[in-house]
Amino acid sequence: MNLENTKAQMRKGILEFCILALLSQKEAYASELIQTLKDAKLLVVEGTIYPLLTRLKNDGLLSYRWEESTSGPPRKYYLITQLGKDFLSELTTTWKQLTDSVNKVTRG
Amino acid sequence: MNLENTKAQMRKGILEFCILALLSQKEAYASELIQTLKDAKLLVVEGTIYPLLTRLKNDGLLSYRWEESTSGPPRKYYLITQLGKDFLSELTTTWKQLTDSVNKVTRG
DNA sequence: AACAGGTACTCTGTATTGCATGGTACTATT
DNA sequence: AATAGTACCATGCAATACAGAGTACCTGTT
Repeated sequence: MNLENTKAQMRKGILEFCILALLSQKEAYASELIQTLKDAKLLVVEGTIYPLLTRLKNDGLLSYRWEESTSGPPRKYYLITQLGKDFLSELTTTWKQLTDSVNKVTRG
Repeated sequence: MNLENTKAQMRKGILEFCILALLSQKEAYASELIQTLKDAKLLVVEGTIYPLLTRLKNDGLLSYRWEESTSGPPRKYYLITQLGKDFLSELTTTWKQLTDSVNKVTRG
């Protein structure tokens, strides 16, 4: 039993929610999202976020456009779609219910 | 992209926490835990909880004792160990940090 | 123009876990 | 003895976070 492992498991399914929420506020590219999540103490690495973004895009929740950068290779800016906004709305409800339930159970 | 699937993913890693928390309040057997979690709207089924309890026991976080029942087969009552209490304490901190971080990110 | 360093994106394989499903065993009731 | 209810257990699958290795582009220095 490993605390780090359990932490990782707790994060499962939450990243989708966080990324949709961030992109609903403003468009961003992957490295930018990683930095934002790190600042919020939600550890994420490249190998996690790139497949996730691709998955969300393939499911129609996100779209993207290329943009040139003055300090490196071009960036893939991701935008949330209407479908993504609808899904985010449901996830928000789900998250609230989940935290309520957990807090109820764990506070005895 | 499936909401039910995402919900299931969000639940990952949280069950450990809930079960340790419940057992820190009082000992219980599997079916009893399932009912408690269902009442709190945290869906759990047998196929999920039995392997989890076994895992927690094998890791030394739980122990158990058999007790006869007047209305069916004997029950395996699980108890939290000192190691389990220590782990629960860390999980509590982890859960707080996680919800704080998610709420910060998703409320923009 | 060749090279180094930084930035950005991609792919593969692994470990873990929630869950569906089916099965075993014990008790009480009919 | 047959059925229904309760409790426990085992197997296999699907999904995902992550490590690690790799590709490609740009800028600045030599």
